[in-house]
Amino acid sequence: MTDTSNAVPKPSHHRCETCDVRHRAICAAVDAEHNDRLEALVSHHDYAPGQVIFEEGDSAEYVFNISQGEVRLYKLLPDGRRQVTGFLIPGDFLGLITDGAYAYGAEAIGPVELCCMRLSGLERLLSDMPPVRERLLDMSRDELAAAQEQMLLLGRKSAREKILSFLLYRQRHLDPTGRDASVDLPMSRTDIADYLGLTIETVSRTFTALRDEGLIELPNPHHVIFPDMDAVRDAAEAA
Amino acid sequence: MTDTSNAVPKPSHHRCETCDVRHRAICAAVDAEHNDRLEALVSHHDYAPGQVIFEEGDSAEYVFNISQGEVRLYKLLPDGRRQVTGFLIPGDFLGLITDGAYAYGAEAIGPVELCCMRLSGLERLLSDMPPVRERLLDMSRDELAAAQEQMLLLGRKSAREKILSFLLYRQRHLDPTGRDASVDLPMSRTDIADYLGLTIETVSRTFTALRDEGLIELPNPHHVIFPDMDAVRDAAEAA
DNA sequence: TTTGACCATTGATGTGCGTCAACGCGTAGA
DNA sequence: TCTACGCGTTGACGCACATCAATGGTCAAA
Repeated sequence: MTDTSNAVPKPSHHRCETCDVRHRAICAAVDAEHNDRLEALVSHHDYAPGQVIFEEGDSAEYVFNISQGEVRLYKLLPDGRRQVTGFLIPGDFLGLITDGAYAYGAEAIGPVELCCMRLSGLERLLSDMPPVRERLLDMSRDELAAAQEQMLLLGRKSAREKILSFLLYRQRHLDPTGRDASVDLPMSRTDIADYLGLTIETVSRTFTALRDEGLIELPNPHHVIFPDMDAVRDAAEAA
Repeated sequence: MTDTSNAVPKPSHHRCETCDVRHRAICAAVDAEHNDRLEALVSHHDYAPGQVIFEEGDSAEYVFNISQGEVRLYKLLPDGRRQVTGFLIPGDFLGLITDGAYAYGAEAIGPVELCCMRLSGLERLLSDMPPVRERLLDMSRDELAAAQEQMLLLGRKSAREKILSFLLYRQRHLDPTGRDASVDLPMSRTDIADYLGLTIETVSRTFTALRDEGLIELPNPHHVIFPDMDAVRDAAEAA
């Protein structure tokens, strides 16, 4: 939210077939024999914590896949009020475009590495490899379902329910196996507040209350441990 | 929200090439020579006001396009709280599916006519006519942008701003030419409240306040007239 | 014509969360 | 080492909106 200088991607010698996030990204739809085509189109670029990737309304030349780190998406009102519309993790697609411009702003939360692709390159990919469009459609279907879940949260849940839902969603999302009963929160309290439609004070107070009740442990503000996952799940939907 | 009996589509002799909503629906991507293929796949069905089209979690067999009338989409919490995630108008696509089940519930607001298509039929359409998938991707891109706009509304706007934004959005959406400075509201106050994350009382009071200020006229609860569109636009973003 | 259900409106009152303010901690730079 | 800034936390207080309750209008069924 601070650093304003964004930058142009530079070429790289990335090997797509060994890419960590390939299976989650649109690249999963590119078969082995087209790998070189894919590699010719992409380049990688690093972003510093807080760095702006693009702003809402910027004319869109690139789309991105996240290789490393987390990104926040947000929309702003003229007076500065902000709504964070999502936190993206490695493998997520970045760059929703309406009328040639980005539909939201995007910033690096911590250090971020992006896999960048010119829009023209993506279009070639889509016309040459139809499964990629299918993949993109599947991914936007998931995104849409998540967006509606978030509307339910924003419109109808209490502060306590919002925080609990957020923590549980992250837990499931970051560790689908459900093995690890803890969650990292690399983003600031302000980011969480703007994501859940709350203030930082309410977020902080709610974390404290949940800790005092023994529902969560807070070794530090950016790490949450669940002593009893089931209790948390009950609390999330009960009240 | 009341009538629970939903029904199975029955065949019809609809002519797709003269369909009113064709240009807005996925059908726009089907060229003239494939029209008969399309017609063989679809059937039409009528729904009464309040009738359930499908519920969240129902196993999905059909997808729909709206031919006539308006539809509300919603998600429910276990205790009955409801979030309306969207109002759909003729031409809109209906039937977001995750894991084989509908991701939201859908109900007719007034009398509704749907153009129904078996999921298997849609899949054939997608594989035989690639532009249809492209069309679907474009439509879900727009839907995603709208969803994010709605998150901004739900998370960060006041009751007054919510109502004004809602009215302006409907005005633009229903009459893109902007000629008609009025809006029909076929849905109930409860629907509006559940869409904007408010209560019916707050919705009603806000309408009354806007009327008393002269920003809107309310000949009846389901019709709004804007004496001065610009004043409304100013009020919507100012406060 | 009456009855009753449903819906929108309005008023009185309550409260969850926002606002304002102070403080403590950790880190970076002088 | 000292200072200053960013960030999270905590407390006191206020308000926008929710809740509870009552009224009137409309429409369909009796």
